[in-house]
Amino acid sequence: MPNNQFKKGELYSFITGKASTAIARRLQKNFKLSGLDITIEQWSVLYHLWKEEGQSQQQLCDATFRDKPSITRLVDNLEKLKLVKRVPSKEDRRINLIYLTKEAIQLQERSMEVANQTLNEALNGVTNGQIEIAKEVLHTVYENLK
Amino acid sequence: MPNNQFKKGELYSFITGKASTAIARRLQKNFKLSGLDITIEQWSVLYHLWKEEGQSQQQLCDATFRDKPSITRLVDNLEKLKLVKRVPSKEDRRINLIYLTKEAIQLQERSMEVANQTLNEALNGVTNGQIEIAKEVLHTVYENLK
DNA sequence: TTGATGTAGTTGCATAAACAACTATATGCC
DNA sequence: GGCATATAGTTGTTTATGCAACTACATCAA
Repeated sequence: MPNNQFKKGELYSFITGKASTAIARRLQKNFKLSGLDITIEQWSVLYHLWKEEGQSQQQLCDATFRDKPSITRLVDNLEKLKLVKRVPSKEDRRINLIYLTKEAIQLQERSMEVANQTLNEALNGVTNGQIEIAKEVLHTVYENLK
Repeated sequence: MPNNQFKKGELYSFITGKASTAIARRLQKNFKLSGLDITIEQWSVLYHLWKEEGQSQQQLCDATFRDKPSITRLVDNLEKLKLVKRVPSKEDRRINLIYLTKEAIQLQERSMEVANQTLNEALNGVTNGQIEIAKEVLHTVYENLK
């Protein structure tokens, strides 16, 4: 597929990711309306810890597609909020394993509901078939560039 | 379409916009490799000014889907880089009209080439039909939430 | 004409990202 | 064992975002 030439008008919104910005803003707003006092970036870290606790910061980097300084500071802030704890690994003293506090565990259900609801708002009027194709395209883009 | 329920594994990447993050990073990297010393956010403002100079900051807010403080500061930085100039409107003294400098005009061709090339890297292996559907979905999402 | 309301832009503050440089620890090879 | 190299995490700096509060100017209506 060597020649995907884009007309200018089409190029811009693909590159700037207006849709994902819009989703992020709406999710943040919906968190706030639901009384959830976390940022979407913090939520994205918690999301992976809910799936599996005790991951290293490097594993969180890979999972969230962020660099190491970003995860250092997100974990800093999550620690200040008393949502996670750094626990030094006994096998490898370079590694911090990140564990959830009770408060963080309690956030899971409500925040996942808000996230699901936000996605339904976003995809209102889009068919499941279209969603499948969009997901494939976004996945391919990610694989092409990551 | 009231019931687009998502399986958890699918929810995350849609919300976090990993694909658009990947595109943004690659574009920034490609700018740098081509010796273009601007951020993608600055580029996104210039993009709209290349289409039409002399827009107000508010028009740039609408065009780039950013809030007013973001545009204020992007224009600040573009002015420091001597790529744009604020010109007070004569009809409405609240308004700044933003004009390009010669240097900015010269950036257009090269940067648009880099952007097009980046998008081709991103969409390698994706058919035009899939791209059309993905664009529709992203556009609907944007319209649903903006 | 003046007073209320709306709009354009700026500033302050907290959070986050990208990149480079750094420390500490682990690993692999001689 | 000891040195080179790789890996995990931190810190500093610049740029950008989101929100709230603010100033200046415009508009509309009594």
